[in-house]
Amino acid sequence: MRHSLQRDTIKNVVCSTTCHPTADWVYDEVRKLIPNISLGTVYRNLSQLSDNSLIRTIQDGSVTRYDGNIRPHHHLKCNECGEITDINLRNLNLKDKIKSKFDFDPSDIEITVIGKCNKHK
Amino acid sequence: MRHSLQRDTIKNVVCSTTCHPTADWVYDEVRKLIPNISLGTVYRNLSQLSDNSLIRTIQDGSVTRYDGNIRPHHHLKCNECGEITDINLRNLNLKDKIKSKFDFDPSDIEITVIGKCNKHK
DNA sequence: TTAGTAATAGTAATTATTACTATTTAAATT
DNA sequence: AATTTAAATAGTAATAATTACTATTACTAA
Repeated sequence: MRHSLQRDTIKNVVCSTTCHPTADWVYDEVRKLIPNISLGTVYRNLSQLSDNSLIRTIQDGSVTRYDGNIRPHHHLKCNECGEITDINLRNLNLKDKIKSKFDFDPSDIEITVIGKCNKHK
Repeated sequence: MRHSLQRDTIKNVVCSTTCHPTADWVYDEVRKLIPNISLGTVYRNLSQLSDNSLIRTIQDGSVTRYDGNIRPHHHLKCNECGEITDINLRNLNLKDKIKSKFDFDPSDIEITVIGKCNKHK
């Protein structure tokens, strides 16, 4: 993967926000910097960055979002405002539990907590 | 929501399998019983059944699947064969932990364990 | 039994994403 | 520095999943 202004810019945009943007949002932002970038380029690079673990892909219902935080973490999803927040959970030891209990070899665990954030009490 | 043969049949199909089918798979199955059912009807009823908590919707990457098991449970997803398996985890007390730690009111917790099932040792 | 409205079949439209292609560009090699 | 090579790009077309639309049908309640 060699350098390109487009990819660097896309990575910067994703990594400079905690809003877990969609491809379209990234496209709009990047266009402010590279006005004639094409949407296909955005999609291709988001996939590529994700394949190379430089960003993360998360699934928000049927919409795909991207996350610049690549350290292990989980998500809170607020049903009122739609906001997605990164959280760190103390080691739950779930992988070991699952391995022994279900004869399954876990590589990753995704936890999404649905609910209501503190803006809607 | 009043009765219809189409909806009853769709519900039966979803609840008679543990394969977490897509809308298209359900469509193919239901057509064996109601040959001229339309795909729109399948989608509409799957949504409706899900809205009324008679089935569950799960997101498998970008593809939407349906689950006839409406008791609380989580999922194993095998990366080799794609199979999704329901699992029950002992009460992890996550809701309480999250409520106190993150000032967030959880209504539901979705856990997906990605990995390799026992068919691929 | 009829009146009202939910549900349907069939089709068209929409949306997100991917594929294609001719051109450009990074970077390795001379 | 000039040449070469393949990766990357812009722009457009194509695909796939889902939703919207509409005229017709069929529950169900009065």
